[in-house]
Parts: sequence; structure tokens; C-alpha cells
Amino acid sequence: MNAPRVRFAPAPTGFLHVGSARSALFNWLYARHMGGTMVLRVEDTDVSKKTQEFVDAILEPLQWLGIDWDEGPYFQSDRIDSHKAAVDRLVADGRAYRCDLTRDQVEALSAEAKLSPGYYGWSRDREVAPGPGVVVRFRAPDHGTTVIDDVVRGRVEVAHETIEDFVISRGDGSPTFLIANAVDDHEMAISHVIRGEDLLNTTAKVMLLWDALGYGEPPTYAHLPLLVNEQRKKLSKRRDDVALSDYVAKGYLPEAMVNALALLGWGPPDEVEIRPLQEIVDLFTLEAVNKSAAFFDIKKLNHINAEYIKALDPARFTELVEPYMTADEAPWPAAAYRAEVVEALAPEIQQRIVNLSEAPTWVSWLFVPAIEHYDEKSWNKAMVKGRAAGRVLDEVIAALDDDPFDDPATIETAVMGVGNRLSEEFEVRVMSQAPVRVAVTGHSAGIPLWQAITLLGREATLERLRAARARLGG
RNA sequence: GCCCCCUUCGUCCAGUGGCCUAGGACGCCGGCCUUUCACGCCGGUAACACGGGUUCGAAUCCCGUAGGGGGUGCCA
Repeated sequence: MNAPRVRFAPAPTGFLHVGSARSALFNWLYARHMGGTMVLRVEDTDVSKKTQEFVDAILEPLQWLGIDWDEGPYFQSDRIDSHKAAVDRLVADGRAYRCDLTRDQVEALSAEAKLSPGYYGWSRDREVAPGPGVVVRFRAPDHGTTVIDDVVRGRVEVAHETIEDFVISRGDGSPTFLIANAVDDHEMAISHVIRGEDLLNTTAKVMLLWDALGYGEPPTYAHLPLLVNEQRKKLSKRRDDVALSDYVAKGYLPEAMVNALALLGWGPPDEVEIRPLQEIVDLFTLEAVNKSAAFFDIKKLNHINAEYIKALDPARFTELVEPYMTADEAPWPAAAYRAEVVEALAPEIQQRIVNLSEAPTWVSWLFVPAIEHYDEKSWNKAMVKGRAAGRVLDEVIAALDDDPFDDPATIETAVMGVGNRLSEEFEVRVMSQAPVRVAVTGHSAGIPLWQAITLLGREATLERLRAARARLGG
């Protein structure tokens, strides 16, 4: 068997859809697994959307995912002459004909004939002359069956009676994607067409054109299960978060995204889900792709992303997180940010976040001059309801005054010592960490306190403790 | 309406006639660890849509039913 040639053929809609990304990935996995060729073809037959902006919106996310291609991008709009030639040939051969009926007229005719809505070859013998508004329709066979030998779906039969005389050239003379598909797949010697199940219905039409054009053996088809939302509906631009770029912005790692996408409609035989891309390439086969639609579950993506983040080495993590740390939305001025401090804290942050954009909240206390806003719940729990919070702060301030501040362990001993002493005094457990944490970080949840205090240093820590003590009053 | 496709835990995947009293992962619940939040570890919950066949034997094969989805454009 020759090395396969596959193609990813997105329409330039202005962004890359998660579903398209999954299709691209499966094409890519198959090509790489088989040592084949990946062709990229932009299907811009409709309007002229071939602006650099629209094209980049597709290509950039692909590159981000690590999906590369060996040929292209080709543009269908550049190949319009070939498509037109094919249309002319079909007309000349009597396999297609012109039609000047509008959509309304077609509907009226089917209603009049008491048939379900559709086109029933009304213009087959009308000898319509070419001209503006005149389309070309393929003369679909009245009898027989087209069989699609789909790698994932098996044998799919479509009776020719159910295929209407579909349009292959629009009223303005531009060819439709059906004819462009047949012509391009043929001329680009595509051996495997791997795409979403939503295109299964068009396959018989393209195969009919393929045959009418005398192209011989059609490519092998593989229709992937659809990606759906919680309501089990096809992922849609309007309702669902489908733009890959949004996931990029939120701080999902490409490795995690690609790993998660690979797990929708396919699974490795050994059941190891999180693994390097190369292993997925090695294990991937089209035959193992399943047939049923898959819900794109953000929870699973989150878990996978969290795993990849935890596995990052601190330097790399710091690098990746920098854009979020210095963004305008960050709780401190970009100039106050210090990467080496974050790197020191990296492992602590890494085990607490699901995506990179969450990183700043874990160090929101770090690069600001003082705590301006205490989390209300935290303050209430630790200071107001907390036992002897005022005493704890007083004594910790006193204890820390003498502390050398160079070692988390010493700080821990000092703060915990206060808690233990007060516990004895009041004969009830007094937690010293909570009030100190809230005073220093403004929140009851966070990275290990002793480390935080060490990083902050003596002056800032004492200042914050005193500020909180004053705020507490009493 | 018509055409096409699909149907294993809530979700994703494994399972291709006996290894299945159905396995893994996410989620959820419980526990351990812990003077924060997490991480980690341990345990639990939970499914072969239904009905008929075929077979010594069916989640796996066949038929039917039901449910879900996709398509039905001079979009792709």
C-alpha cells in the first residue's frame, strides 16, 4: 500500500473550531502514523474570505497545537478554473444541465406536485441558456445505489432516488464545494478523506461527481463521530465555547489540548490516557475510531491540563505564566513583577491551578505594597470568629520581631509556638496560622505560609500584621 | 416529512462470542495525610436502551422497537 495522502480542508470562518481541530488532529495522526502526507486546503469557494486575517485564524491555532502539514495551504479559490472546467465537461457530457428556477419556484413546484420539499429535476429537458442567475445542476441517476465503504462507519448505502439534482455551479458562475471537493481531491491525489460525520450526507454526491468525471477509484472515506455539547447537539459557534483561541487565552497547554482531543472518539488499547503525542501517533489507527458522538467535557480537559501543568519544570512554568502575570488584569503593576520569586514558588502554584490564567490569584498578595482588600469570608472566619485572633497577632508580631527571617522553618516554629502557648493559656485549641495568613495574604487559602512570609521579608510582613491588628481593633 | 448515522457507568474511553460477578479515566461521595487551600494516597458510587432471535455460550452476530443526532441551501 502506498503512503496515504490526507487533507484537512477547513472553511475560513474566522477562527478554528474545536471540532475542526479534532478533525485536523485525526488526519494528522493518521498521516504521521502511516508515514503519509498531510495536505492543508482552505475551502473558500463561497465568498472571498481569503484575507490573511481569516487564514491566520485557522493556521495559528493549528501550529499552536503542533499540527503541521506537508503541502499547502492550497486555496480552493485559486483553483476555480479547474472546477469550472469540470462543470463545463459535465454539461458537455450531458451529466449536468442548466436551471434558472429560484428557490421559491422550486418550493412552489414541489408543493404543487404534492411532493416533499426538494428539487425533482424540473429543468432537465428545458435547455436553459447560460446567463446570470442560471445555475448548473448535476443530473443525479434515477436508479441504483452509491455505496460508501467508510472506515469507521462500515458500509453506508445511499439510494440514488433520494439524491436530488444538486447545484454544482451557482448563478454567478462560481462552483460549489461539492464539485470543488471532487476535483481537488482527485488532482491532489488524496487517498483518505477523514472528516466529521456531518459531511457523510454529501459523500454520495461527491462520489457521483467523481464517477461522472471518470476519476476511477474514489478515496477511502472515514467519517469521525461528532463532538457535541451537554445537550448532545453538534458543537455550535453560538452556544458553545468552540474557538480554540479562547482555550489558548485561558492558559490551556497545547500538549494538554491535543491529548484531550485525541481521546474523543478514540482511545489507546492500553487505557493510558495522558501520554506524549508521539505515543499517540504510534498507537493511532483509523479502525479504532468509534462511531458515537462525544461530549467535549471541560472537566476532563481541566484534569488533563492540570496534570501537564504539574509536570512542567519550574523555569518553563515561570516562562509560560509570565504573560498572565504581567497582563493589565494582574493585581499589581507589571513593573512590580519579579519572575525569580514566582519561579521559587512555582511548584506550589503548579499543584493548585487548572490553567495558566489562574496563576496570578495565588500570588496576588506578593507584588502589592499592602493588602488593600481582605477576602470577606476569610476575614470573618479567621479574625472575627477565630479564637483570640487579636492575641495571636500581637504575639506573632512580638515573636517575629526577633526572627532572622531567613528560614521558613524558624518562622513556622515561631508562629506555631504562639498557637501552642495560647492553647495552654485558654485551655482550648488556638489556631495561630489562620489569622496570620489572612493578615499577610488577605485570604485564608494559599500557598504554605512560612514560605510566603520568607519571600515577603521582615518589614512587609510586620507591616501587614500591624495593619490587620489595627483593623481588627479591640 | 424524507434520507443517513448512532446507542457500554453522569462523562470520555476499553471490550471485536467464553478471560465480563463488564475494565480504566474524569466527575461525585467517603477516608487518610494536613493548624490554610491544594497535591498525594486509599476506598466507594455507577452502565451493556428495550424486545426477539442465532449459539452450548452474546455487551460482542442478526432482526425489530424506542430514544438521540446529523443532513435536507445558489454554506461548507
